[in-house]
Amino acid sequence: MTRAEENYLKAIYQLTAGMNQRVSTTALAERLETKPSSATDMLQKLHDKAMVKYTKYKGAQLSPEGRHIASQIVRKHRLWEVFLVEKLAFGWDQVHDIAEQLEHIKSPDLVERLDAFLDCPKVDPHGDPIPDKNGNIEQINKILLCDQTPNSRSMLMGIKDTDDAFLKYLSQKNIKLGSVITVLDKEPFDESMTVDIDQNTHFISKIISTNIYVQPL
Amino acid sequence: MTRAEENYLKAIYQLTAGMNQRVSTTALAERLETKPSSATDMLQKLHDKAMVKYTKYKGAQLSPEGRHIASQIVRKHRLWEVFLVEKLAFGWDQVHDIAEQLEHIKSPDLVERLDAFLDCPKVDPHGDPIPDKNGNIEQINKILLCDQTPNSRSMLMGIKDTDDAFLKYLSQKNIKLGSVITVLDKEPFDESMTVDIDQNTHFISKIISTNIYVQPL
DNA sequence: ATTATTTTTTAGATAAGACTAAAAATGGAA
DNA sequence: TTCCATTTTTAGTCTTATCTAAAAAATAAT
Ligand SMILES: [Mn+2]
Ligand SMILES: [Mn+2]
Ligand SMILES: [Mn+2]
Ligand SMILES: [Mn+2]
Repeated sequence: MTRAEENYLKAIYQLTAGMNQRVSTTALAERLETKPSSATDMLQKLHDKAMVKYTKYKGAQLSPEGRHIASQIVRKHRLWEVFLVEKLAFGWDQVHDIAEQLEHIKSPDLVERLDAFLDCPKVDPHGDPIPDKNGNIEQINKILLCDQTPNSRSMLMGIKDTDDAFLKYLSQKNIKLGSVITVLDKEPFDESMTVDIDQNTHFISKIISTNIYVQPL
Repeated sequence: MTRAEENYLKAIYQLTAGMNQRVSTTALAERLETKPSSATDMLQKLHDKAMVKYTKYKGAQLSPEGRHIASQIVRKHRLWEVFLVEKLAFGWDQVHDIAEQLEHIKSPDLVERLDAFLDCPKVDPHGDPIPDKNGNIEQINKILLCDQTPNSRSMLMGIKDTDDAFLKYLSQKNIKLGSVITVLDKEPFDESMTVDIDQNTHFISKIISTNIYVQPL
């Protein structure tokens, strides 16, 4: 698998959230910031390699083999993110681009040793689950903060839009994985919220609360 | 810098042992297991990028910029080797190929954090010095074991030929960096040695003793 | 059912990096 | 100096991964 091939497999995997749906050429090209014609080329190649099932004009879906490879790229990406944050003290807004490179390092042994070194983490620094070596994911039950009602208490379990600026915004306000959130008030008009997060009061717009996953306590 | 460009710069750097000598196209091609014609192409490109001074038919030498970049690739390679051995418990015969990939990860911040995480090591698992961020190397005074005389005591400081099989041979006999070696006897005929290494007696051929660096005690 | 619009594929071009085969330069021997 | 063997470069081809522009298919709108 070349680096480009791996990136395509991962993109299909992420676009379908690990499910076995089909992905259109355009969607794939957009995600990879490339052109649809390039995606078509690659899908044909991946089809020949039996990594995807590709039907002209109908998009592509991962084969079992392709899905497994994709899951292992995601596994590596997230394990490396844990390493960078836990061991090298990077902020959660600084690790994505580096993990984007590290995920392509080839050595099955390395992945398993890294996993052990990190005490087999189940989620990455953004709360995203880490697939195991068979590609299985332990799904945790999480909902969006915007769907919480006043007086509810919940714990921050993940970030939906892991844009660097958003992550930086959160950590600057000391909001992090595990933070305990109590919804104090919800404005019906614009669905903005007043919330208590770890004993601090914050005013949160709808766009913020739509990008935070929580687990009700 | 592409991966290929970095590999060429590193190869020139290593072939001249960090000195500023010229390297021939053939020597370079051999080191990189490629063809001289490919090396010529790359040298012309690196010359255009001012990374080497290349004169047709006369070989190439690193520019200050090229030498600095090369030193940082070597720095990364050796830091990652330390990480793999010290933190992930790899054997010293298992890390080269993985470091060969990791050395191309681009993130200045990462290198410095990794260095700190490892307590700023000065040598890699094979005893080779790690350049600092300016490319400076702390030279340690080491000689070959084959040049030691009977009754001398010395400490193992490095391996010359870091071939995997040789490394495995050594660790299997529990010979490692820091081992204390006393030369008991030296056979004039084939220059083989009887040595005591960490309280164990070993018979060592000339080819072995020529590939072990020691520091007299 | 025809058009029109959007999506997708093909055709052809480009750049990096490697290769083979052939030409040119170099350095040593006669 | 002249010839020869070796080294090095050039010329042309190949693969991977991209792009643009044009053709074809699918979808949506009359
Ligand atoms: Mn990421
Ligand atoms: Mn992540
Ligand atoms: Mn190495
Ligand atoms: Mn080494």
